[in-house]
Amino acid sequence: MKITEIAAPEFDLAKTLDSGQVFHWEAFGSGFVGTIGEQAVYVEQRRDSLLVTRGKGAAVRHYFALDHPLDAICAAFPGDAAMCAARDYCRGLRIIRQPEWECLASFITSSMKQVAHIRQMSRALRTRFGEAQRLGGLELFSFPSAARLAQTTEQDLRACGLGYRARNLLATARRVACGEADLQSWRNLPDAELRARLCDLPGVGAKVANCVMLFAYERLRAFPIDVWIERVLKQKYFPRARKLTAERLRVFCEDYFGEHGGYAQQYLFHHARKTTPRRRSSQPNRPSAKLSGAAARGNMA
DNA sequence: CTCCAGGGATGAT
DNA sequence: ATCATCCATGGA
Repeated sequence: MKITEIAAPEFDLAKTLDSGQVFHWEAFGSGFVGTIGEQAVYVEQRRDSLLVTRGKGAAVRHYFALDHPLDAICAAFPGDAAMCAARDYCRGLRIIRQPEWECLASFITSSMKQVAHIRQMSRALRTRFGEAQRLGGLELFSFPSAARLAQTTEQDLRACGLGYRARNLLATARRVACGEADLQSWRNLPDAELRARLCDLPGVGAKVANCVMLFAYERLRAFPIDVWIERVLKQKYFPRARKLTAERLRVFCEDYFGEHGGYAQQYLFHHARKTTPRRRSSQPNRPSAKLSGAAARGNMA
């Protein structure tokens, strides 16, 4: 495969792809393979540059937002301890520019799912309903269009592991496919109006809407609050707070993190997710539950 | 086996 | 306006 090299200062490809904002890139050789829209691409990190499939340099540069002034953005973060630790840990992580529909659909499937499983659902949707794109000897699949998914059935989508999310994804795909929801034209709307339109779609609430605003519409103020971020906020910014409503948290984040809140949020999220130790079997309620493994497995008479 | 995951919609206070 | 419950599925 023919390769070209593009400048990419202040960029960490692996961190960006592992930060839970996009779900289909896979490690390949010394780099990663994935699709940007309908284009299959190979990307490999060098020191301050990227090796990229020839002809895809411009698409890669735009997709990974290599034009974002990352130094200035990070310098504008609040100076508290949690934020500084996240900023140090996440150096080079960028908020990328995803296609609207692909991002919206992916986050509709994300509800109450771990990143690993969101990736699995994305792969199933792509291989079953996406279009094959050649990359050297590889065959990658682009994310299926709304029109394509609108032709499927709820059972088709459940077969991709979507569970109860299948209904919402199908309903939203239909709205987008028929033009009732024109994702592209929404680019011109102010934040509040865009958020309202997104939240009107089945399976889209405040959190998913903010993810789509941040990862697809480049609204860098958008501050998605998921279970991880909520824990971080409560521990680091509101230790000992009795009743902390979601609305109060939302207002705090909007004001405290400000213009590039989305970047701050993504850094706090990635830092927490990657440094919080997985619940080892510490000590809690595990008294004598395993006294009879056979009975617990239903092996009694 | 149990716990929990980048939540949202719905119905009860 | 807040609060509780249910929703499917699979990784850890």
